[in-house]
Amino acid sequence: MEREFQFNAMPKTKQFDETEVLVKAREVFSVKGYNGTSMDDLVNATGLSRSSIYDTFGDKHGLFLKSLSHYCTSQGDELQNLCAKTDSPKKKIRAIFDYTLKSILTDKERKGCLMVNVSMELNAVDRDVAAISLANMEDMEQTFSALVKEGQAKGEISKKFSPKALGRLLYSNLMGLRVSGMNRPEPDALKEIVKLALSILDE
Amino acid sequence: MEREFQFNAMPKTKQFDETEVLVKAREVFSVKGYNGTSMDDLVNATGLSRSSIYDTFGDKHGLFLKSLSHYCTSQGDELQNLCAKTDSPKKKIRAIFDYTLKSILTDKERKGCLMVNVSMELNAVDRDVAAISLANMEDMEQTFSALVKEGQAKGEISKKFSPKALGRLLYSNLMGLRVSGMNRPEPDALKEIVKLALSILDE
DNA sequence: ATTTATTTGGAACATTCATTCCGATATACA
DNA sequence: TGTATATCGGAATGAATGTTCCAAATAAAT
Repeated sequence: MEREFQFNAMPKTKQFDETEVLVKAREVFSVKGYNGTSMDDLVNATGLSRSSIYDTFGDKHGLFLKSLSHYCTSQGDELQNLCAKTDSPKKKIRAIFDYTLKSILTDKERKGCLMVNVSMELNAVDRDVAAISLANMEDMEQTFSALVKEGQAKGEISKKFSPKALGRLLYSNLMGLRVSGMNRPEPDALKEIVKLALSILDE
Repeated sequence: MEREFQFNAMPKTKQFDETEVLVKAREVFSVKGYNGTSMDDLVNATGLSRSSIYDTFGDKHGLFLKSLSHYCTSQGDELQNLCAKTDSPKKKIRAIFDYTLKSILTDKERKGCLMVNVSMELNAVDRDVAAISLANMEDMEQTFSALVKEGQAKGEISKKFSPKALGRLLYSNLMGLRVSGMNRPEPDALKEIVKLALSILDE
């Protein structure tokens, strides 16, 4: 009897969702920092075995970078969604600050923001992180400055300063909020910081 | 012959200046982070032997905390000196921002500020660091708010917002400046951030 | 059920880590 | 000068680290 050549015997498929793993990993990295997180921590947090992690992400640094990038884009998407909810550029800016505020105040483990945390931890020694962090900064500044430009055109936002300069200030303020919130996540104080920070947009 | 009991045979004295060691250690911790810094790094940077470090500072964490505290107080003194150079509260505030700006722009290794760096790296897992960082924040806020109050009394600073609220915003802005500066230490952009951040003090 | 390719768990590995220890050295006073 | 005592250098230690490896388990197609 003639036996056919066998194609395509299919293997076991991955038993986990890569995105979920990236989220779990991000949470650990946020709490313990990059160098404070061990592979053991990651195995425990993700529920994967060492082999699966290495097979899928290469090594610790690879998993970390994927985790950071995923956080970056998913946060970007989140901001897009927020902005879609109103037509007013000024309200969009406020929504971004309120969202950050809320994420600080609901963060019971004091994880903070992975982007800020690891940028402060690693910028001087990790070019990959420095590049991602810089790109994120410029993206945020650009987003803010476009919103300011639009808001100024609509007359919602004071024309006293240029969109570019205000974009930079708003990013800087958002980072200041994260640092303040990490040190003392007190609602009233943080809300007041946002209020004053955004007052520069008014006449 | 009667032999007297012998007191006080004096030992070898320390061959190094403790403060200098704390400064060298701080530089390493700033660049590599707490968990990224090994005892080997510290031995190399300080020039001391392991024994001397352990004899003098207890352990790595002890050296780190002393280093952080020393940075904190020496930076506090520095700000006092700056403020002593003028009678104008508003100029004192500006001097603090300009000093920070200068320290960012002359920081060729991108060390950043140890206080901010380790606060972001360790706040969630190290109560000592969290306490020091919080104390530093409240101290700075208090300094700023006192200056604002004085400036408002002198008519130099707008009375639109309370000293307390402005104190918090100014601290937050200073932290934002450090984060922005870590990501992109570009003089013009940072100077503009300071300019806009301080514009809230004007009428 | 068999085959195939991959995942998976856990042991094993070499390295690096913080810390300890000891002999030698060096200082200040008698 | 001699002695007491702390510092110092470097080897030694044991735990923890990131990574590799292999046998067993497993899913998909035959």
